[in-house]
Amino acid sequence: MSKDTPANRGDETRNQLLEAGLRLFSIHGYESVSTRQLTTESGTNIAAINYHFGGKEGLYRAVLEQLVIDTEPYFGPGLQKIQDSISLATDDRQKLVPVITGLMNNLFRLFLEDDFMCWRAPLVMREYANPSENFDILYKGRIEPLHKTVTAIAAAVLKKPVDDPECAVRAHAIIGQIVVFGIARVVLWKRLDWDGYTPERVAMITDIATQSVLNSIGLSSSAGSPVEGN
Amino acid sequence: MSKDTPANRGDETRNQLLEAGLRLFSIHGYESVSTRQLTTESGTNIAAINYHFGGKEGLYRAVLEQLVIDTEPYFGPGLQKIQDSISLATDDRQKLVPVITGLMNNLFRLFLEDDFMCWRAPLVMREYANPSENFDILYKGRIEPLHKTVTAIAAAVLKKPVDDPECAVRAHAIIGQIVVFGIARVVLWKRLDWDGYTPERVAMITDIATQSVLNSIGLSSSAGSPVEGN
DNA sequence: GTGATTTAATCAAACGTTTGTTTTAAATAA
DNA sequence: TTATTTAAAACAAACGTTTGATTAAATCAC
Repeated sequence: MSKDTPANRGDETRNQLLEAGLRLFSIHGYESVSTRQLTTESGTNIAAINYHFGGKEGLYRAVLEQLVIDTEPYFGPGLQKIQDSISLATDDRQKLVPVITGLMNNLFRLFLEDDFMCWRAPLVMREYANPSENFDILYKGRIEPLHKTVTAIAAAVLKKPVDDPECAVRAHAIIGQIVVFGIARVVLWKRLDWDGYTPERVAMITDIATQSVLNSIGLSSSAGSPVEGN
Repeated sequence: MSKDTPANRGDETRNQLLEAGLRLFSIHGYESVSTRQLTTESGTNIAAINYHFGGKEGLYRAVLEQLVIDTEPYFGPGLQKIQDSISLATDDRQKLVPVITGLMNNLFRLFLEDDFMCWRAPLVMREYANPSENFDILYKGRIEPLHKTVTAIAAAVLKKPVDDPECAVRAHAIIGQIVVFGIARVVLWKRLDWDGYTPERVAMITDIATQSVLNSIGLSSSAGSPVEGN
């Protein structure tokens, strides 16, 4: 029953197509991937795409849906804990610092480093920047919940109602400070003459970006004053 | 000679192709635009693409090169003025506040509102997020100069050497707070139930994002304290 | 249990269309 | 004329999709 290998042949080719689709769509984008490439690299037959998913777009949609399902453990519980922490920190805004620091650490590790996300993160970034017709799958599944949680953080820190548009805009600016290191990674690599991310570089980025984010909403990192003394 | 209309037939079809290419590539992306679509919407002939640009990719390259040329007046002088201002503000970091505020106002108006940039901005964003083989044209022409200027601002405010990697990372986080409103505009629109940007909404975003950026590097907006009093 | 039947899945081949490019010849300007 | 520029047709290659035969597995009657 609960084996790693699929129950029958059908599920196996289905999963092989989903896996190849995730990787290829992530690297090259939907339009640039051909059905023949998908079947070649997944070791399946050309007709399997239509049989299992009703066509190329059906496969793409299934890839997005599977992504939302598979990433649930990485987001759902964490975001819930943050919402809970906010309720307990109404008196002192500084109590939210570790919450934000923790979120930043998780997101950066997940999006820039984690092997599990190495194809999934770029695909989310791709849809983030150039939404396809199936964008809503990712938006409703992953993006909106994260955005709403960050909005709640901003609202708590700024002491404004969560439905104040400023809070969503603030949240957007915060998220911008995070996703830019994923979306525009090539720009940063060129600027710093890097050939990619390493754990050390991601750690450095995480530290700096966390300071930047905390300061941007008027918080200081738990240690000392904002940015630096002087 | 210096008429608005091109000197001869050749330049006219050339410009028509560049114009249609800019618009179509911007909206749909390189792969999704066909040569027939380009010639139909530009009112030219199929053979003109090969004759004038050597092919579809040559046209795309020419579009990027033309973009860099046409946007020069909007960036070159402004960035130079900022570099000059930095040299004059070594004593007091707060002197850089109006410099940053001015830059933010220009960038937001340009990228979210200006008709001149309505096709150019999305194309830059597209290359920004998913670099093509011709990315270097935009990078060297527009992105790197802007990134270096923002790095210089960060270095001046943080009182660190410009070649300290932290300054480039800080600059990247600052730019992230700006471009996220262009790249991920759809996300913000969905969150706030907007159907697009209006001058009022852009003004609001500009205000909030400018506060966010200033705070992120430890500056306060010229008026009062960071974020709010309390 | 065994053989017959149905269902599900895979396969190679080919479908018609569209892709980017090239060729050919007519039209235009100098 | 002579060199450009345009228009239309034609090119091979690649596209997503469909077909019909075939294989493997599950279901059934007995």
